[in-house]
Amino acid sequence: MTHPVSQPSVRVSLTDVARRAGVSPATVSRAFNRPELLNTATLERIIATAQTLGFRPNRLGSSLRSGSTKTLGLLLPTMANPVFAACFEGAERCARRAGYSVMLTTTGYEYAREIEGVRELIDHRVEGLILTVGNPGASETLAELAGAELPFVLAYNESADYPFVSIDNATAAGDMVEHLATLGHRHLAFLSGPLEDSDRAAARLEGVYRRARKLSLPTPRHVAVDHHTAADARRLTELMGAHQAPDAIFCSNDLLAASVISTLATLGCSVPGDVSVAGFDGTDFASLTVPSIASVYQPSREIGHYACESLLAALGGGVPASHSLSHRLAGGQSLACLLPPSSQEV
Amino acid sequence: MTHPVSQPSVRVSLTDVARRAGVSPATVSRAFNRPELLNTATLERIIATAQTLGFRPNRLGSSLRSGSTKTLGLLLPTMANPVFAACFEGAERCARRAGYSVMLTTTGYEYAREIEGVRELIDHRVEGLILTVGNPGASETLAELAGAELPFVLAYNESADYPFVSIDNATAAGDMVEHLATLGHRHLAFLSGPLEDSDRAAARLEGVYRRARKLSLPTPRHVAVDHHTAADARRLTELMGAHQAPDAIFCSNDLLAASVISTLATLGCSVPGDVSVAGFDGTDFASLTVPSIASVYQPSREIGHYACESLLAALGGGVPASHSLSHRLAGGQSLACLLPPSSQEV
DNA sequence: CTGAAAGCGCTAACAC
DNA sequence: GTGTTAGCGCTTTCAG
Repeated sequence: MTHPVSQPSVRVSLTDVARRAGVSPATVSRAFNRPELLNTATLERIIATAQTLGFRPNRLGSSLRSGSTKTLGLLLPTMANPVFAACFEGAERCARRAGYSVMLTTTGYEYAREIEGVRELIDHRVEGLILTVGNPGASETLAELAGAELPFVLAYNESADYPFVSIDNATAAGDMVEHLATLGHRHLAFLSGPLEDSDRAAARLEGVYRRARKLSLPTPRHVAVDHHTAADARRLTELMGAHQAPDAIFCSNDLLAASVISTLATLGCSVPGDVSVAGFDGTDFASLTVPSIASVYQPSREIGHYACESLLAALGGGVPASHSLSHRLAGGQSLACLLPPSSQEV
Repeated sequence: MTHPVSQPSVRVSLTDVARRAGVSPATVSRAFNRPELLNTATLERIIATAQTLGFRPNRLGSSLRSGSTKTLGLLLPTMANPVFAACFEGAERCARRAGYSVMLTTTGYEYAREIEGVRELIDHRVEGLILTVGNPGASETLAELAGAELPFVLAYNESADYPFVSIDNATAAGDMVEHLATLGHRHLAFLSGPLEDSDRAAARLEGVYRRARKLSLPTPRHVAVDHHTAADARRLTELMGAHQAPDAIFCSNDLLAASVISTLATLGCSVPGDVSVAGFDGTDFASLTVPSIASVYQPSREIGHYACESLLAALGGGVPASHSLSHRLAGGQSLACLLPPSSQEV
């Protein structure tokens, strides 16, 4: 495998290498940062010495002096949602390829942790930030960031004021509504967590209303539950027992949809037999459940990737570019077709 | 390189605050780190000035001088597996509470990235490391770490040589075998990714063999597929078409189990009607699928939490403590009961 | 091509 | 209680 790469048990500094190699610290520094400036022989001697001593440059010293940490900050709601996990992986890969490290912080959808997290990332002197906030319009964090001249890109959030990478949530949700309508559903319910925690959910709901109106469907019913990713048996019972029970429940994310399906089962309500259920995100696991969950796919990995790319491009100065990525409907067996075999019969 | 002077002028340093408050830099430093040493009036004046100027201590300077970064490193295979995502969240929460930041790196189960990642974390001067490696016995990374006197704890990996936090994988897998046997299954197959990438899968397989032997079951068949979390239709066809098809397929993780169930469906094979399928990890989504997946629950969040706690405790010096956490069977409808009604007395 | 000197922002000794 | 003095490890002029 690799070579007897000595043990860096004692912290070896650049100066140690310099002394041992009989050159000045500056030369050792150049050996690692601008090797082309050095005499080949000197360079090789230094590299060899460094190797023997097990020297690894201390990034703290380097960053402090040069003013560059080569580190990006990433602030996301939670890794428990595969959507954000994928986003992280997309961003991490992109960053690493460009020689950047990533510092990740999660907020658990809490505004306080959002602020705290960003401050900490700033303290670590990250050179740029990728973040998903509850509501970009209401977040002072963003204003602060903008003021601090620290480049940042929103991921998932759509914003009129700040650069972002996301899909068009309203249209995407509208497309699902239209699909449901095409299958004969008329009475829709949209289920989400607290809207104030997630502008995505709010945008999707807006898209649901708009498209329903456009298609002359009855106004969809909105149900907000406490948790973004867990159904609430009581609320579901209520919903299904209403005078006009919905024939489709559109959930603001796949985790919620899965939870709904399973909760409905305990209520003796089968999907899609008794009611259709749709999700949002198009996560892998949604297609693996039985019934598989019809959903709106959004390219999370790409969102992370483009956010990072856009950020990196802006590091030289300037504002990161926004990207609007495209969504698509992801089929699934959680939807019933309510149209008669040949709709002419009706 | 050709840049105007208009740098982040917003950057306020401790010295600026000192000047503005009419005290020495040391006093400002004390105001933030040992406030109890200061005269209340001075302290308040400094805090106020800092506030006005928008001062935030630069951790690079502080870390460089004090030798402490207050940062922990976390190296995990992938965030796409909810198991590791949960572990991350457990560790992050614990670290943050203790005033530590976390730097996360993923390896994608690749040994090269494992080495590279650890080196980078070291370069960032993390004070300790939590990591999941392919095989602790074969990883020089760990020897290097031990040599570097950098405290670390393995998560998920069991090891005779290094501190770790995990469940007893062999016993856990054995327990599932016993459960399957109790339900009347005799012909088992164990499905996993490449064993050399994951000592967990290897330990589980070992446990399967051992318990099967103990229970006098026919020797289980082992099938290794290329990817840790995706089934392979060809291999499954082969397996199910064998002279003696298994009556239960035990998968080394839940993602794989879900993938198997869904792939089997496309092959016209129903679960648990035609064959039982079990998973491992006891992830949330396994209980949300239909059929829900019987699995072996392991407390991932706690693994992250205890690994972090153990690491923090060892930061003063000494070796982190190992923890063996307990697993439990998680029921699910993916298992058939093959016993005739009369003999169901167990 | 290489070296000397001067800090980046902060804190730990040591004074007073 | 507070100031002074030295650097932590590194890079960056500026000489030569």
